[in-house]
Amino acid sequence: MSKKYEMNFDTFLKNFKKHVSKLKLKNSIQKDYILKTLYFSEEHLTAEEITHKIRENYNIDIGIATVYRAMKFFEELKIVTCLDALENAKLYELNLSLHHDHLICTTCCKIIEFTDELIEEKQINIAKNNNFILKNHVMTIYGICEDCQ
Amino acid sequence: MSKKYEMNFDTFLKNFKKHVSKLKLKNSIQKDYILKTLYFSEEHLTAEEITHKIRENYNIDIGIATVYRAMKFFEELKIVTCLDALENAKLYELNLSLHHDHLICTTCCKIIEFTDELIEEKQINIAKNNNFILKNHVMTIYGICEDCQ
DNA sequence: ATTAAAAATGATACTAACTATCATTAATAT
DNA sequence: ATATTAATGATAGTTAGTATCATTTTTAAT
Repeated sequence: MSKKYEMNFDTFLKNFKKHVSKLKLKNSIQKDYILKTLYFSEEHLTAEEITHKIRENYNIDIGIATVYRAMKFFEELKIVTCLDALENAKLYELNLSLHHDHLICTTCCKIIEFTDELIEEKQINIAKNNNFILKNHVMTIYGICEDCQ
Repeated sequence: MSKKYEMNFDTFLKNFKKHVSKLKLKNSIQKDYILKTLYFSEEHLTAEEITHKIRENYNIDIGIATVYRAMKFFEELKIVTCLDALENAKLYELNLSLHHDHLICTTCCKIIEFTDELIEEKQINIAKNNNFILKNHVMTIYGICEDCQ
């Protein structure tokens, strides 16, 4: 997962909370810690992993239901993306940088991110041609990575 | 779901079963009916829907575990594709025609299929650039369809 | 055709991801 | 400070999908 965001976490969080307030939605310290955990994670995380990391790293007693609720909340605000990987559980990632897609190894489940300007353009055209108001897209390529061949 | 395959069902089934035999894998009448159900369905189906359709339409007492097992079997043989739609359950579809991708309405869950030569090419390049042996790809565009706007 | 080996089937128990519920607590507006 | 509103945590509930196992089918060999 390509880290190194342009914005440091405190600035991002401050801005995001202001955004939430403007929408008359509620902030909470639990949401703060979920974002913090996603921000500093090197990997895509499941809801359960997020829960455990917050309990361990920040000693906050957060319930898993709260995490699932927050993920929906964040997804609606487009700040989090849900990735249907090969495992049972959904993976979540922060959405600070540009849109990107995924290349997944069907053997070791390694995930590589990529961006492609042409695919970005294409989806806009396809949505337009079908009279859809575009919301977002998911492109995932499956294959066998170098190490697993 | 764009029906009207080039091949009629009996021909397709005969060919497919020959293919299975050659691979030293086993056929069964249950698998035949699953393929028949997918072939003649106008929509993408869940495992449960497939089970019920076979019981009702053909009066065959098929278990849902068999359907799930068969779907994995068919997926490995690339004759069936699994689609992660917005609902809880996975949707399955027959793979007789060219590869296509999906445009899904987030309001009414309508699914429109599309093909794009450029996207097909792009995924080959991306896999190659990352030293992946390409297996397949999924591209899904989410938006709001004309009727729901 | 018979038979033997191997694997698929159906019934069902099980797992686990995710959701619903509800009493309590926290966040925001006045 | 207080009232309103909604989020939280605990937990029970739901359900898609899997594992198990006795039985039946399929396939290959004779």
